[in-house]
Amino acid sequence: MAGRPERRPVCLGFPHVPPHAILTALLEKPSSGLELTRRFDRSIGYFWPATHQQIYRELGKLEQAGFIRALPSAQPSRGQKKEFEVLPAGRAELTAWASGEQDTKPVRNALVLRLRAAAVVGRAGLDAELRRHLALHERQLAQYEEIEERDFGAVAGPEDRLRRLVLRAGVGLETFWVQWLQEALAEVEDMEAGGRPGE
Amino acid sequence: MAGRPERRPVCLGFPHVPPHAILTALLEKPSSGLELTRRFDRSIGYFWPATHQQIYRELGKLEQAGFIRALPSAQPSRGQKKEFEVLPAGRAELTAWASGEQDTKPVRNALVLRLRAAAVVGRAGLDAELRRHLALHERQLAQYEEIEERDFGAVAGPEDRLRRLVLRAGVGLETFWVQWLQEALAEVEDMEAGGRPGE
DNA sequence: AGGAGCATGTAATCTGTTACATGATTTG
DNA sequence: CAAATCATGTAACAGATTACATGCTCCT
Repeated sequence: MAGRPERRPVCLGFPHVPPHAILTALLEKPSSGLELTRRFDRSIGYFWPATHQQIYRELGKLEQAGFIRALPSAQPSRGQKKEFEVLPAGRAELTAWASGEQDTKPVRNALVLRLRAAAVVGRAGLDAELRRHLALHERQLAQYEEIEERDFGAVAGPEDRLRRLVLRAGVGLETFWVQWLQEALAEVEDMEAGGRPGE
Repeated sequence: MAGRPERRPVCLGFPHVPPHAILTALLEKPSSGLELTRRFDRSIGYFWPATHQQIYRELGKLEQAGFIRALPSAQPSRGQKKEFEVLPAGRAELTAWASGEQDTKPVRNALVLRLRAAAVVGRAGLDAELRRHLALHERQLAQYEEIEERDFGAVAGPEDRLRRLVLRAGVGLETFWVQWLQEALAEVEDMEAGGRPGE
């Protein structure tokens, strides 16, 4: 009966994550959109990937909200590089966000789903797909370990220790997947060889 | 110059994942929308969560595509239970999907991001948040292990072996997070205690 | 001058989420 | 019968992805 209640605009507090990833990156170093994109492809992007389209969109919102501003040096023309820096309000926003709770986004993994599908419609090509993923994760793991060796040889201040923890998460995750894929491959190959009863 | 080329409708091949998760679940056992929702909350949903709204939407699309149909027994009235079963075309679609490659969705993890933010705006409340996540992952791990013990005591046919591999992935993932969080907590506590130079 | 590539940006679409709406069934 | 609950759905929106469009710079 009562008319639909007003729908509050959620944009004020920035409850979602991407803008905070960008604020963090900009506090580490003022950058343009493409520079951010490239830095996301390395470090931060391993745990929160973003394309340049997303980044430009968020930069626009952050600028409009007064959290960042374009460095005066850069012209605002189309193909011109435009660098941003964080304003005090932006730092405050990031601090507020970091003082709250971060919910874990549910995992979505199509390969695992395919295993379940294979239990119903058959395992054709399953071993090849497992091997493909194994190679991918081994490559990613090698890349993480190379970064760790290069950037974190000797432990330094708290900032670096925290950043190293992030990298350790990447190493641990990839290590897990490599192990699990090897286990899965062995199991599937054993099935193909007619290992146990049941088929 | 040249007018925009026709945009192909992507709906024919169902290139995305959710419908295939539903087809798998329906092949295991014909179900209604809410039953599917509950089964997703257990098993499959651990690696591809879906709310009942998503499931109803996908059920509608799958029915329209001729991949599933409502069991004739059920009335098509509003609050009435409506059970679906997979048609041959649906099984073929799932088989085709399972014979292809499954891309890994990029991980999105806000907690790790927060660690990086903490390196820039300070670590206030970080240990509490780490502890909170540790408790969550410990609980999830315990739940997985309980399921494993209950449902997979003795190994049976290939179907169960595959499903067990899925569960092993869950166990391994949670185990990793528990370990990493413990490592991170120790590191952060050491920093608070003024462990090393740099602050 | 012309072309390659850099840099910023727009448009359309799809997936997932949140909030709400409505019909049926059970239970006090 | 009224309230609680089960079950199916609708609407609106936010986040992410893909494809495309446009301006600038540098190099030959």
